[in-house]
Amino acid sequence: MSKATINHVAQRAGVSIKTVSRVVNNEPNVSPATREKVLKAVEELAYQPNPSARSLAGKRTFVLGLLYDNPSANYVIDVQNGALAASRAQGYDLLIHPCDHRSPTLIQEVAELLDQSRVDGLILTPPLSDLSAVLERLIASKLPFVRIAPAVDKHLSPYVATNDRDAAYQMTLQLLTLGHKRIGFICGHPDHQAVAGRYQGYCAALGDHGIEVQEKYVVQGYNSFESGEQAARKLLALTPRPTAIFAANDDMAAGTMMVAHQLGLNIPNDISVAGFDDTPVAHQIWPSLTTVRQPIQTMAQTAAELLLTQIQGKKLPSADTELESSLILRDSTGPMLG
Amino acid sequence: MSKATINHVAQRAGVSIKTVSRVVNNEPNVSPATREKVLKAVEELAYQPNPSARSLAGKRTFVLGLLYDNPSANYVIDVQNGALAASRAQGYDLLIHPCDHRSPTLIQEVAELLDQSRVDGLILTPPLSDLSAVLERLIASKLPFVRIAPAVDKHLSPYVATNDRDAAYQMTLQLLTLGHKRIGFICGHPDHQAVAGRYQGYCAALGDHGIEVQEKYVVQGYNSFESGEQAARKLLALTPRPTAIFAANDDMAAGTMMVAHQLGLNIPNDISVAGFDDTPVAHQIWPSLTTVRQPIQTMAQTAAELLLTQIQGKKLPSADTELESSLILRDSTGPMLG
DNA sequence: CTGAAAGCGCTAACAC
DNA sequence: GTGTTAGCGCTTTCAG
Repeated sequence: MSKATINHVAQRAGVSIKTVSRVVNNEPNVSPATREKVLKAVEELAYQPNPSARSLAGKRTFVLGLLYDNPSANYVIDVQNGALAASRAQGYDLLIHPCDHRSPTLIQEVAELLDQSRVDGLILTPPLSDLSAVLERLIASKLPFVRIAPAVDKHLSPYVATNDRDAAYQMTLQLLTLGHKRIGFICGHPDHQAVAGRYQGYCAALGDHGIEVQEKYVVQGYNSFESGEQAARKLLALTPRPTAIFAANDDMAAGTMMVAHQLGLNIPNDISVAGFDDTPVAHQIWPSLTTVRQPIQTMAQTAAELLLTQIQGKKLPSADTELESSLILRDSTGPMLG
Repeated sequence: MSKATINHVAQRAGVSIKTVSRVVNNEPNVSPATREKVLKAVEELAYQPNPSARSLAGKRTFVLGLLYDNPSANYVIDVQNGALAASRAQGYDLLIHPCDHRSPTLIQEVAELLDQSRVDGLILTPPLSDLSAVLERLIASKLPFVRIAPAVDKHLSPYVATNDRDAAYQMTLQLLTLGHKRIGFICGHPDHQAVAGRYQGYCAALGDHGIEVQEKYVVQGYNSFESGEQAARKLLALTPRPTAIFAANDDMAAGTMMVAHQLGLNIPNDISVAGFDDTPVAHQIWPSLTTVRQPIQTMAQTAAELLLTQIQGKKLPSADTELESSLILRDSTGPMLG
């Protein structure tokens, strides 16, 4: 049905194709009466501009690109859906481009994506938000881009972030309030600088309560369930054992709970466990996991909106965009006993 | 610097642009020597055809569409990655289009997608694979499409499926072999006809062992964790209680385990639990879940390959594509005790 | 085997 | 305010 071209519309409305173009693109300098006529013809013919012709003639493709490394399916889906919500609302499509941030050909891949000139702008998620090689390439290309949760060089592009550090502070505070003094921490993947703030929040809360951060209670993890298991095995073998463990993400927290179960420890009576992200697994494991909920979808949507604003040459909001995470208290944390 | 156009290449190679086009598109009727020259020029200029110009002039967009309803993030990501693997390999991009299969505007949405003519073909996942309104619209549009795991009208399009029924049979058999006689079953969402085969497999296995399917041991679920909890509460309140529960997906199995824990039942000693899908949660819960692994990514990749074959006007393989699922035995199932 | 010409449907300059 | 004229970069006729 969408055989209708701009010519058909022009003919039917009794105007030139340029006028139709103006109306379709919401350009000024069209009399209300003419605009009306054109819109009527558009409606009647169910006219839809041909995207290929549009991007060939103009400079825009009406497509946004989403570049991500695949940390977790839930995360990616949330980001996609957020970005899609904003894109669709403005008639843009979304091209997804999963990649491997450690791949030696990553830059080349990005370059190809740019050279194909299929997208008007790019959204980056962690850890790509912090890869200077990628950032440099993007800046050189002059393609607008927006970063989600960048940890470094925030001035390099517009970005959207959450108060990770503060949320981690609050969670640690919560554990301290429950009476815990020996609180273990499982760090996130070192490539994900975004999660480094979580460690800082943990340290700050302990510090503010006059508790020294002990090295042995801080273990490196790699964001995966398995790395959480390994880290938990180390922590739970310590003497004295920590009475609470705060993992920098839910998967590692779930790994921690698995190990605790295997060791015959009761959660939360013997050991409290807290995570970060509020992935579905958080309320599907037993006992349900205390964690931090991040507004991932909203972040992605905001990021896409920022990108579109930038693409359209409008002025960006001057304030940095920081969204709030919130504590979700469930059954895996409890007061320190004994 | 993909400023290079087909004209630059033609000039540099000393041929006409048509010849360049022929080489780039792997068309016949080019002498090896000429082809060589052109390829050299392409290389030197790092020429990349402009997709917009290509699709405007030709009829192809070099983009595949993926239409899905969002059952589970893991499922969607697997499908996306499989489809992307096949698409990229042939120079195609992938446009994702999540939607709601119950939306009253779904058909309209699909129609718009088609009218925009941005895609050369479409991949459908369950439950969209079985929505006749969508199928009719697609067939009318003549756009090639492929379905993943359709349950009905398999002749309507090429498709990729798994042996769901057989896998469910095997799982039930496994439980029977462990000595279980009262095996509860939690059905999948009725809109997902694809999972109906799982119920059939369950019934067939019981029948083959001379055990009658008792209505009270079969409960309707809706694929969600919460619906699994509800169904499990019903099943575990029965007298005599089932000694094993087979849920048509992992989320519902996880819900079942949650309820069992809450009732103080030991898994697998008091109650065996089995799921279907092998989502990440299956090995992250405690005890780890016995389940069925489906080759989702491979299915999607195969589907995309079928679609590309079709788009390129080649002959499709005559045999239906059916991939094999496999049993994953973990800790949530054990021999019937007492 | 190769090339010249004619668009694909739209936007960007300029006229009017 | 509105229309005219060129292209965007490529594929498709159809000649040679």
